[in-house]
Amino acid sequence: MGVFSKTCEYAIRAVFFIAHKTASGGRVGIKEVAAGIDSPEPFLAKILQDLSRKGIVQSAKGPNGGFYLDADALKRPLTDIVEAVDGNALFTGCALGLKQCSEVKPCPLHGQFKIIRGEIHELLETTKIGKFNQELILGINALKK
Amino acid sequence: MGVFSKTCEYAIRAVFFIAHKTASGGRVGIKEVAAGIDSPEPFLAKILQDLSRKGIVQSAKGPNGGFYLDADALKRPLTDIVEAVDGNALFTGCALGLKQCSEVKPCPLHGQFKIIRGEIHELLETTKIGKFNQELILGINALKK
DNA sequence: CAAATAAAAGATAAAAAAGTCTTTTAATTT
DNA sequence: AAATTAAAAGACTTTTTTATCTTTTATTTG
Ligand code: FES
Ligand code: FES
Repeated sequence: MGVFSKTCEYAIRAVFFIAHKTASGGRVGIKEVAAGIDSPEPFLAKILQDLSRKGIVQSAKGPNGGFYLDADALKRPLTDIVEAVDGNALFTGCALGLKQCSEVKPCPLHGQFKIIRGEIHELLETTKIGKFNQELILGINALKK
Repeated sequence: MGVFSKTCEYAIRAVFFIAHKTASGGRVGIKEVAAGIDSPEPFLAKILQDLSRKGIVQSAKGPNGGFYLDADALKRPLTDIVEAVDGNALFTGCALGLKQCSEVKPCPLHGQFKIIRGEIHELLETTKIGKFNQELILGINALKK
């Protein structure tokens, strides 16, 4: 089990892919995105529809349609994607699944876990969607295999 | 979605519970463990059977039977439980679900994520099963609600 | 405006995770 | 040895996650 759900992994990879593919304008179709991040196309379609409804990615129908990101979207942090897909359990939930993470009657791991949980949040909050466009274009980073 | 599966959350809480309940000898039955960590009893039974087969907890049948931990078990790190239940994806897997986490063609989050992943591993490796017995007896830490 | 294109929406399907129930096996006590 | 106790094992159900397929809607282009 990873930190994110499979849906969320696809979502982040797809958004990174769309970001770097449309950095200089244009749109990218679902087929190309699915191939680019090695994900099942119909499943990814569902995910992107959801992200589109929530305003995290932009989309256009018809010829030359596809997905893209506006300037604002590129500046959004990854937390926006994660919260949209997986909710905020990762940032606020108890490591051991207690109904309520609290300082008052904490689980044994609370003290140490909240630090790490905070670092995950910090990483996702400071990392903006457009951050890796250059690395992706240069092929330094990968989104599949 | 949390860091651990629900099964793993129950497993860790149950082992902590058994550890502190049997710290001065004796055994504790599945009913009491389930009540003590607020988990569905038959599901927990499955989990403990599995941990018992893998030697992480000890068990005895018959009257006065139940689960307990020997001295060695108390010194084992939490990683043993997590690996037994969830495998090692959390410690070695890619944050974005790439088939292979590697330095050669890493995903965009690799550099930062591997640090956090390492901290999680460090926390679970340095935390021994018997570590919180005292806190649990004193009621400073909780395993339910 | 007709044809073509591409995403949106909706209805299913398959697989995995979580949870339940029943029967069996092993140990203890009388 | 018989009765009792408690975990082990196995079969089964439900829920959630992951994935697929079909139809509809919107947009563009000729
Ligand atoms: S109570 Fe468990 S992490 Fe806070
Ligand atoms: S490649 Fe993604 S975390 Fe290492």
